[in-house]
Amino acid sequence: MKEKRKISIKDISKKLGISTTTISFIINGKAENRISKEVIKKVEDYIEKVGYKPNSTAQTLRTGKSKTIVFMAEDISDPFFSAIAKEMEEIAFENSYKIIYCSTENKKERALELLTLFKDRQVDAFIITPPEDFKNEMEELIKENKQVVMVFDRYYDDFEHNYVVLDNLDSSIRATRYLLNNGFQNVGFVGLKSDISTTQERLHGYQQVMAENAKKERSVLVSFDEVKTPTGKKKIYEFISRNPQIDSLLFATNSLAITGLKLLKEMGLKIPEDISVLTFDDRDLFELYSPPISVISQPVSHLANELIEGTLNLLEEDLKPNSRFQKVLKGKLVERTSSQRISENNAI
Amino acid sequence: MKEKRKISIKDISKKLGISTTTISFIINGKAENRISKEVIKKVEDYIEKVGYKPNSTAQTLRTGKSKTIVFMAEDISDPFFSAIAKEMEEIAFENSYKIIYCSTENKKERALELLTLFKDRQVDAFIITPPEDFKNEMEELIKENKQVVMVFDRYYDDFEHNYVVLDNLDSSIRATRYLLNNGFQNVGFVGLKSDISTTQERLHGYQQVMAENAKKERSVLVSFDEVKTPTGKKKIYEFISRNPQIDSLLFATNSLAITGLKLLKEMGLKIPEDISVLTFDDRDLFELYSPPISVISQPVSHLANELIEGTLNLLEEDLKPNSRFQKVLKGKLVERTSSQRISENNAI
DNA sequence: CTGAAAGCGCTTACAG
DNA sequence: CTGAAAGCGCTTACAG
Repeated sequence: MKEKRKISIKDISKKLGISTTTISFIINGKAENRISKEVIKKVEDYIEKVGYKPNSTAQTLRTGKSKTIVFMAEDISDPFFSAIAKEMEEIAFENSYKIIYCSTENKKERALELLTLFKDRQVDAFIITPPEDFKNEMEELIKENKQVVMVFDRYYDDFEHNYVVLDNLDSSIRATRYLLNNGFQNVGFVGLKSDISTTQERLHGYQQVMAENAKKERSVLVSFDEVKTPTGKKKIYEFISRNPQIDSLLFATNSLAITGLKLLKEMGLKIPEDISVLTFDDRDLFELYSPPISVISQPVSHLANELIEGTLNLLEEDLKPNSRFQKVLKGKLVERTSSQRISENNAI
Repeated sequence: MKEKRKISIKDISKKLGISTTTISFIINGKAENRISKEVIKKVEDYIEKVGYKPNSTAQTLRTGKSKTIVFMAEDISDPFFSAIAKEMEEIAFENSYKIIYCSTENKKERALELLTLFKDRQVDAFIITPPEDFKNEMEELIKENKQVVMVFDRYYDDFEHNYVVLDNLDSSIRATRYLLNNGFQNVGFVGLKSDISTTQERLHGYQQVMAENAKKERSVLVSFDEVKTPTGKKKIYEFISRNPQIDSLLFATNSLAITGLKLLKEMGLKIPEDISVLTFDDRDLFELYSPPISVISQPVSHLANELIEGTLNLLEEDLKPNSRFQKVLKGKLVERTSSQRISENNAI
């Protein structure tokens, strides 16, 4: 078991008196109908015995394929993205791919830096959650067609590309209808100030349903960097104060909801008696909250599987750069107490 | 900007009529006192102009250094580990190192698989959270001395190695004393059934303080795989039922606390009136919970910085394999409502 | 101060 | 069915 120096294909060649060409063919499964069974057996047995593993760096240098995928998430410490990352990791390893993670923080400059860093480092594929205002860069990257590029969590209308996303429009429509059906008359929307498709669709779904039902639309948009800050909280506070009619709040992201929940608590508003709450993206916090918070949950496993398997497939196909992989998955409405209608005379 | 094929050092050599040797020296900052200023300037200008970046795979093959660090976490989707990962990532990138993450799930077999996978792939350093019963493997890995090995979140007494950990004994002692000082007479401990130092110290700190104060020690140990299951919850339930005197619970991990919190809610026990609660490891959930849960929080940023900077330093030193990097950081007790003594006649 | 050449460990077109 | 040889893009001991 203890190896002085790593054994190489040349060592095997010398030891067995078989050319490196032949050995390489056998290792790479290209021996069929080319190499005699005896030789194959001999080589395989020896490899097995000494536990030889090809040097992947040399393979990369020679073939240009690194078996590496970069997952550029919005924020790898966000529970949603880290759950996705973990599921992908396992399948990638099974297929002998490595994944390198990084976070854009939803910042264009950071995403650009990261892209530059990895473009020069023989990476086979990118799975990217592009930040705000990054369309041109994405389009260029995809046009270059040097690596497989998979876009996650958002997508673009203007050009062809691979993507895996939630059906955010549909989810938002269902969420809003559900609140209306529960008897809430004045649903307010707390969203992100962003041109990303995800955010846009969540807003539009809400607007569409409100319009259909001849209800007044009321929304506040907070910028990404403000969500977890006092400024963000203040914006939501002012929104609620300005619109005292609001009896229900639809949050577009779980971070917004957390800020919102803190605020409602501070304001002494009771959920769902004074104001009902529904948010996108489940977290264990929401189930344990008092009262438990209703959510639209994303199918994390399914998303992760589509992402990594789609990427792996595109990597295999290799020569058909035009094949497109586009998946739109449905969200799941999880009803909990926070969005329930409490009858007026239900007090203790 | 648009490159047909990647430019190589040989291309530059031809173009400029300067040998690849000289160019390589210049690129690697080994030109000082060797190469004339004019040549250096000429090469640097040209590199700047064409945006040449050395092929890192070739460098790795030649030098044996890959500028890659593997972070083998217990579970990369756990908020604690993903927060650590994110902070390390940034510093690593700044130093042109890549990080590959993976999760052991606290399973020996999985850790072994992962180790085998990466040992054969020219990785410069491992940052590892070793699972249960993995001491021999860790000792062997460290003895081999092929890569820098940094142990995180736990450590071993029996052999020398680099590590970064929380002072779990001290934290547990302070936590238990704090509960006792708050007037809770019968503190129970909910821990993990594990031989990992972290778990052991948390238990021992509790036991030590209880003994010092001539209090009866009462604890239940749940195995890692059971924590999030009904079996785990049942174990805690039986523990509480068997020990009705318990007026305070110290949880050894945040997962245990979450299971415990669900249980206490189901049992209709009021926190802190019926039973007070304190747990290791903060999560945003705990602050928002009703009532807010007191915690011993780990200094995540500090831990991450020590980890990555320690690793990077060891990587630089390179030739002094015996230098040891050992950091033990203090936890912070964050008092919130869940551990407060409520005076008997405080009811509304 | 500078360069020719070997070699890291593979893969693959080519020849037989 | 099998092998000699070139080459991926670097770095570095050696020579001058």
